[in-house]
Amino acid sequence: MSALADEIKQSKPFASKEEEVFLNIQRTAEVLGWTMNEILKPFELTRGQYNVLRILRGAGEDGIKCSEVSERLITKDSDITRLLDRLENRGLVSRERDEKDRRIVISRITDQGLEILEQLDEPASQGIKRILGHLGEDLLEQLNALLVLARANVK
Amino acid sequence: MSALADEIKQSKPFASKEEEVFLNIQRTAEVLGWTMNEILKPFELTRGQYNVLRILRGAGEDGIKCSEVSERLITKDSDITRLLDRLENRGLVSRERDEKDRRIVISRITDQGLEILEQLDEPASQGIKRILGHLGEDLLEQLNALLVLARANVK
DNA sequence: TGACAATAGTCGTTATAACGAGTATCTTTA
DNA sequence: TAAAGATACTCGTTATAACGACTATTGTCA
Repeated sequence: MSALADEIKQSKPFASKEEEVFLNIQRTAEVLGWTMNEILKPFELTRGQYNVLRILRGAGEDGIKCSEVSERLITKDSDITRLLDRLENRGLVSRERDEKDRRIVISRITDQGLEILEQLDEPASQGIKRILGHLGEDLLEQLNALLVLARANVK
Repeated sequence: MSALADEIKQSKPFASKEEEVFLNIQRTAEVLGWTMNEILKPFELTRGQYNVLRILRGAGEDGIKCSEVSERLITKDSDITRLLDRLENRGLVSRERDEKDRRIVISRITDQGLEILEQLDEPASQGIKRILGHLGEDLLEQLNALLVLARANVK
């Protein structure tokens, strides 16, 4: 029995190797995500919120449009609106309407938001290295290449 | 710039190769998941519901405990309870208390549930082959091995 | 310019994910 | 056998994901 089949207690073999890979990717993403959840928990941030804060930090003083955030995260605008709502309520993000195009809302990370991210930089980096570091440079590179290839037929 | 960095419009290089792989896995799982969502949409099933139905089909006449379902899917019991509620309301699952141990609730897939799964077997199988088939036997095998290795340090 | 489309964001809804509290039913043990 | 603990599930809550409807603003073009 394959390692994955054993892990999910599936005695029946997979219908195809493709299906095994598919389930394997889902499972791996889920399991690795837990580690990040653990790291974020003390800061009361979800993974989505953390990702948005990092995007806002990258955008700097200029801030960024709501729609651009959702574009980078591949999520709906509507979800980003509400995610930003919560970050704004916690004082980690500020928002204001663009003067030139009043449809646009510009979001910026606040000093308080930057502070949290700075506190997270090391633990996050270390945590990820702790769970994936054992693969080593070569296998990480192989895995990256295969994953990019794996979704080449989708997006 | 790497393919992933380009995809998420991240000009800043990744802090580490581990981090790139981590984000890459999350992204790939998400993108591949969309395909399955599309296949399930006409049947008004979520991926979680589909997975549970397949587990119930695998369990056969004997049915299966709620806690065993959550064990296989690695989710909380509480979430499975509510997921089963909805499947039961739609007539795809039946539930009854175990006579011997009245704490236990046994769930079984109904004929109607089996019917839906049968209608889905081909499209699901074909859909996954369509998005991952281009990798070929060898790369699929490599990817499987690397993914199992990738989460070896976590669970 | 005035109708119409496109863009940017908000709000509503259902189902999940993750956390935790609570209830009923066995099991163990003093 | 009564009390304590373990087990199996249910219910409550907040934040997401995915869908869609809606408002406000800007752009296009006949």
